[in-house]
Amino acid sequence: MPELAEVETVVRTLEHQLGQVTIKACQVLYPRMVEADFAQRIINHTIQGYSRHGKYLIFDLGDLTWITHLRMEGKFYIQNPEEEISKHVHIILTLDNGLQLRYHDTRKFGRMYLYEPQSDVLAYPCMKNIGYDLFDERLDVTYLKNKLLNKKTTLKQVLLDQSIIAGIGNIYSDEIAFALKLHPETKINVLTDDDLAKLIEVSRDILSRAIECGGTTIRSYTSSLGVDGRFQLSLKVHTRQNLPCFNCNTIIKKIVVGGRGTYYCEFCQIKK
DNA sequence: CTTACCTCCTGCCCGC
DNA sequence: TGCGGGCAGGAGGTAA
Repeated sequence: MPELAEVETVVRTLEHQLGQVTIKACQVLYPRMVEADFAQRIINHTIQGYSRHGKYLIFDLGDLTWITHLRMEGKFYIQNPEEEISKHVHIILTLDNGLQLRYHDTRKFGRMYLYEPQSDVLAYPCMKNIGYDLFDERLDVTYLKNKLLNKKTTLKQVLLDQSIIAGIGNIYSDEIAFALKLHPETKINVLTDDDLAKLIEVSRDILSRAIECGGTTIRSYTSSLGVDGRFQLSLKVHTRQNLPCFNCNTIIKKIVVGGRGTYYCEFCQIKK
């Protein structure tokens, strides 16, 4: 479940370990992951830049932009061509430095896209329903209020809605609700401007700290490339069902909100 | 326009 | 020991 912090870690690690490399060959082992002409289009392109928007990885290939969404379990590995190929590797890029960049995805939910470069990332078709990145400076209370107009859903569902804020997933949405001392099922339309300002501030603070830790490693998810995050050690509620709240010792509850497993402290987090 | 539910896909865990 | 069912969830699609 790579969210903003895990994707940022992947971007930084790939940039550090690969830098400017040219793709000399491309094997697609699971065709549903890409368009039919993906392999022939991407070869002989050089990765000139690495960036991110929300949970999307963006590779600048000069006259082409390669965008990848890791969804639940996607990861990249840098390996020697002689190394055994896992059955969960679906795309293999052979690089001019003699190594291979391999895309591994147990559940095959990830997707890759190739586009003509655009100056505005939101102009790419895969970003059609994507809002500002959490760290985009244009994301402010005015923007949020506009996006939340007529919305009657809950805080948790808003935090997870990529068309409003891009980058927050199930782990961090629970942590943000806890830091706000708000019940995840709090109706979004009862929040004041001050609450929304706080929501932005707290979200950025938590995700910044998660990035510093190299993301969160829970369940089967490691950020790839042998890099494990450490933010799971800082989680206050997520995955802590039946354990005492760090603030008040109340037992952390797990409920379902918008179809997602949701952890919260019923004493610390009020339904406003 | 909204929200609710299904689908994709595999591994893991539980109960029998 | 083995097997079936349920669960995990990001996001796109469809239905209401």
